[in-house]
Amino acid sequence: MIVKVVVDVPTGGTDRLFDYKVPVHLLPMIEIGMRVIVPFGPRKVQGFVISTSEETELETVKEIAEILDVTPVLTDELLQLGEWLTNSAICFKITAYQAMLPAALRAKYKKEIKLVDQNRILEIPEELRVWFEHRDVVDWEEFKSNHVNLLPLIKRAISMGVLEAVYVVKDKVTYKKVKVVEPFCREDLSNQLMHLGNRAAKQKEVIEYFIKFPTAVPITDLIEQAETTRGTIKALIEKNVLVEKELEISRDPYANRSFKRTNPLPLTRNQKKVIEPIYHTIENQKHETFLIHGVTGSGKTEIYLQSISKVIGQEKEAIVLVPEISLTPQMVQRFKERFGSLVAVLHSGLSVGEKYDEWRKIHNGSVKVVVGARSAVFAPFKNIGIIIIDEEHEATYKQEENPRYHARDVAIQRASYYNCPLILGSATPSLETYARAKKGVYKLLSMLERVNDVTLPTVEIVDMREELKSGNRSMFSKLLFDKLTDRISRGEQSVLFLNRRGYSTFVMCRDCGYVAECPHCDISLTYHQTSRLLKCHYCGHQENMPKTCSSCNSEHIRFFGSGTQKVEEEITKVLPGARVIRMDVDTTRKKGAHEKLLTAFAQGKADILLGTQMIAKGLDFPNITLVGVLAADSMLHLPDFRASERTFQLLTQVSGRAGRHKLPGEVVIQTYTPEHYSIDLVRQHDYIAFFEREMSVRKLQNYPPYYFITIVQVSHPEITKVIEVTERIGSFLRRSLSDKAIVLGPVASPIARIKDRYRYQCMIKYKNEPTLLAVLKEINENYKRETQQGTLQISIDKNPFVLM
DNA sequence: AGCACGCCGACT
DNA sequence: GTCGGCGTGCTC
Repeated sequence: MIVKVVVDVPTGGTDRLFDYKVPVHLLPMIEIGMRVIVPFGPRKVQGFVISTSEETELETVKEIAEILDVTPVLTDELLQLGEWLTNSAICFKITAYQAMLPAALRAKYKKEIKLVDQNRILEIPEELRVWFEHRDVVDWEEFKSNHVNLLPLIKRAISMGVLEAVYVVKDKVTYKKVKVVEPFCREDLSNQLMHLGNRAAKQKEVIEYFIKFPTAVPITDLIEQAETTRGTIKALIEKNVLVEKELEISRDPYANRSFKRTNPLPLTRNQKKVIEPIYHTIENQKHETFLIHGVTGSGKTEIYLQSISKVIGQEKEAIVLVPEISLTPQMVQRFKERFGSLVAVLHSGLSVGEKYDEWRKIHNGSVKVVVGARSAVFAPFKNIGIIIIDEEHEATYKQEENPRYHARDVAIQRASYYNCPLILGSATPSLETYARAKKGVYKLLSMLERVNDVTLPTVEIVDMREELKSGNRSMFSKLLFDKLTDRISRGEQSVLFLNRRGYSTFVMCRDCGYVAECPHCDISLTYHQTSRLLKCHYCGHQENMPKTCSSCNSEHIRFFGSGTQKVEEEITKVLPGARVIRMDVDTTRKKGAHEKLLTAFAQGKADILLGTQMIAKGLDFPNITLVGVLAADSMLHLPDFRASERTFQLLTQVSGRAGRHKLPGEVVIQTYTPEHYSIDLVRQHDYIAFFEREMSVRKLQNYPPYYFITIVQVSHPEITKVIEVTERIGSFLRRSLSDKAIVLGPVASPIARIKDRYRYQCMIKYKNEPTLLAVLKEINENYKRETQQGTLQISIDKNPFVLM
């Protein structure tokens, strides 16, 4: 039998199927969708079996070396999905398949140099002998880094046949093991009990425990449950009453937490109206995409939960995507509470091993629901009954590296394969999605009231220019300051939002206007107070804060703009005694830090929660009655056509944190452009008006949803090279596409240099361009040689989300 | 990716 | 005349 294999070599030249014979002893095991190890050129690589065949056109075909899986890791559906992904994201096949699997299933490669025969050690050059005196295998990387000059000698020894290059493919998979004990013979336990002497009271207790629970139990649990000690257990093992074994277990990241089970809540009339059509498609096994446009606090989650219950009742599975779980622990909690151990959780905070274990639970069918971030859309279920994408508009659903897919598109693909509903939920849908819903491509379901008649918070907008005029130079307006003071005295909590981490946004010389910039990127450096360093948020470069201006030597070098660190400092100055929790990338880097900070806030250990983007989502604390946005325009003026949309979405979302329960909420938004519609319409809670307004802007500028866009970005350490290549690509695009397509550029990317690489781009705006895929593939093909060498990079992004 | 093959310049 | 630079092409 012949198998066709995609090999783990992500280049243009190898982006196809290779034929391999299956040796007789592997014939009974091999299946489509399994990982295999195959010889490829001089080495061995991992690959995926895509299809089988009885014959091959080739004369010489090698045999597969090993099968890595017992059951296929990719189902037929996922293999098909991978093919679709290859085209829609313009990536290599291998890249598409690997994106679907947890990192633990990706192979690791190692090259070793082996001494063929210890007796022939004298045949290798003298300088090399020390390495092989006490061992016959040497790690190539280790050797190479120590002795560059000896490489030719190694080569010669290999060609002489004394040494041999060995390529090892290692499966990264690790299973967590735990030591367990179980009775040697269950039936014999009571017999053993009688034979023990009276002095062995402790041992008797353990045996009695096993009579009650005669299954294997981890030693640590046994000590706790039977109130015994290691010594006692050991004695019983020596007497052959118990046996010790190693058992493979799943690492359960939520193991130490218990979840109180909840029952479905009674639905409000509006919720019933919304869930009705969803139930309908579930019952009729129809594919349909729904957009639930529901204001914050309107009870979308309960809709999700009850739809999933229905699906589980049909013996089917559910995928729930959330923007970033570590940011929304409350969401996970609600799923765990409702479905208990039927839920697997996949998010970036888990270790490689933990992710793999969660993946395995999905793969072997022991869970029915997965709640996860973007990549969970590839969960290897075999009978999906519903897919839900919460906060549908979030940028995290778009992967910004290859394969550059949008989870929403993948979800549509999978849901239509399984004839099941896809639900998109958001208080502020992306324009693309809402436009499709209005056109009837998606079915629109609206929930424009909060449950239990909780009113939406009142939003007040403060013009910071007026504040300045009236002599207030602090970062808090009078209104916000008064309200903050008021909350503290009443014992209620506030949330302060600022979209900038660090201390100051930039450092400038007051005499000459010099701004400290990253030497590797075209971006200004941010001062971090705690470390007293200037940091680049793009490449991680850091340097000491200069005492004098490096351009004119003046001492008048100052901080401008405020980051979260500076706000924190300011609060302690103007509101002494206020307890503040700051949440940004810098305070939440450590594992579990997120939850810790949020728990502390929930327990009332702080009056003010100050943070960046990450506090905008999912927080639901009854005691928050005030939300303050310090600088609403910070994202408004970014060079991105979605800047207004993002501002509106973010402000609406942050506002939604206030007054979600009994206490009414208030929001104060500080801005320098109060008249801008994306700020003003937040005050009125009017998404529809915002949609109409923004749509007219997009129409005028030929942007999505009226046009699709694709960006071809070129980067290289030399600016002349970048410009030259981008120009050639630009004219090629103009030449190849229809005259209805608009090709813009080449222009420098908004951040023209990152990590010492210059970046230029062309933007294509189009409505219907059937040849686009072929044209883009041709670009890749043309520059294959140079991109493979690594100096030139061409990235093609269909439907980019962040234009930076 | 990794490696072999092969064609030009600077050495014994 | 040979050694070795890295451009080019191939891997079932």
